[in-house]
Amino acid sequence: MSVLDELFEQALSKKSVFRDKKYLSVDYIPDELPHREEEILRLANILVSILRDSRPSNIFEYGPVGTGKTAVTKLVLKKLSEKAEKAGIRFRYAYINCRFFRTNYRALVKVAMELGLRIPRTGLPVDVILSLITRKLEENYRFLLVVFDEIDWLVKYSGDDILYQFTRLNSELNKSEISLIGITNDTRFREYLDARVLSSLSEETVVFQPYNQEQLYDILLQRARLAFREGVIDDEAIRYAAAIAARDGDARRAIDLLRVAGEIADRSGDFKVTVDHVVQASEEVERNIIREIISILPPNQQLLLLAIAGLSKLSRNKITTGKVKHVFDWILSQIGKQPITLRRINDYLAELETLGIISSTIVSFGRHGRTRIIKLEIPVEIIENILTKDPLYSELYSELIRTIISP
DNA sequence: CTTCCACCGGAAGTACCGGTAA
DNA sequence: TTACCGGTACTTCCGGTGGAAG
Repeated sequence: MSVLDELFEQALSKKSVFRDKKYLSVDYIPDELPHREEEILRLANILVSILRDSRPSNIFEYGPVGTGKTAVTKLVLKKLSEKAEKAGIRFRYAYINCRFFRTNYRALVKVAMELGLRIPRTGLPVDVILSLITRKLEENYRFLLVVFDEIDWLVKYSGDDILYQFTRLNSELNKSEISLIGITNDTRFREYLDARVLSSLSEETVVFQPYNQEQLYDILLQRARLAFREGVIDDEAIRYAAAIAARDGDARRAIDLLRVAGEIADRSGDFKVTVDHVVQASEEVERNIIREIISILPPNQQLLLLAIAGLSKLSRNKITTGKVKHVFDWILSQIGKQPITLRRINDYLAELETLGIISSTIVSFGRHGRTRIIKLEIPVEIIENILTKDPLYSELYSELIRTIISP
């Protein structure tokens, strides 16, 4: 039997600690969301006007990561559209995660697709799509609700044009009406918005607070009962996972932790999930997040990160933009590429900073100019570990360590 | 007090790509 | 086929700017 066969056979025959892992996945939304009853009611109270044939207010939802904004919204909308359908109200909603649809055009196409229109991913002018949407609306629907999740990504990339268009659209529609929901965890989001858009978007505001430890425990208990087989998970382990995630009140992290702990238990052939597994899981989850972020970076940004890693390894002086540019250009020349302008490198650095990989402060050295001092927020070893998996990067990196002397 | 360094970061422009419609 | 559309990735241009040196 081959190694592969053996692995698969083992998976089939071996008892897993899981009954059904899907209850611990990000996509699963339970019918009951513990400790979000208030928010659910708030939202439902606003949206219920659809059932009374009147347009609900636009809603702005704000709260940190993993506080249930998306789950609450999806849950309420699901129930609402069930009721609306039974009552014969022609209501439709479009859910857009702006992290993945971050240009005006793509967001618009997503709305069109949710309305059942078949639209090419590119090639058409914006106003054509807008008029297709309005026609479809007028013909088929009384209410449209557009949910812009992680709306800050859309606005930062493409401005608030599309939001403005949507808020204005109502005056052009006769038989249909549109409402918007904007969801964000960015505290400073309001600053990016045009005043008109901001005021119309936040007709109603719902704020989500982080979960505390007991609340997280309740959430995990609910999920664990569904996802794990009877008696395989220690209460202790659940409490521990809740405690870790309570540091930032993030329920998504808590649920991830439990799932990974279960996977680790399975892998090591244990029949129970213990605190120990959760401890291991918390390290693994952390590593995976970093690995995921770095590995999907565009090649140029990976190379830039390599340059920063090299610099932080061998110079005890502060890392400045100028030095980074110097080393980065060297790397590019090694692989036969043209140097890249400082302006663009600044953009790279800004992106790495928003991802939390680096941090920086602008410092003035008087006569010696003003520059950014860059600091890695992740241990160099981890970055080396991830990037030097690629033989090309590995070779470049050791060459870099050997040859570059701080300028 | 003025200078001037070494950048910062907004705005606009260029080049190329994959796509549509006629 | 051609004219046009929007996305992506980058460049060019350029008006700032904190604070030690002069």
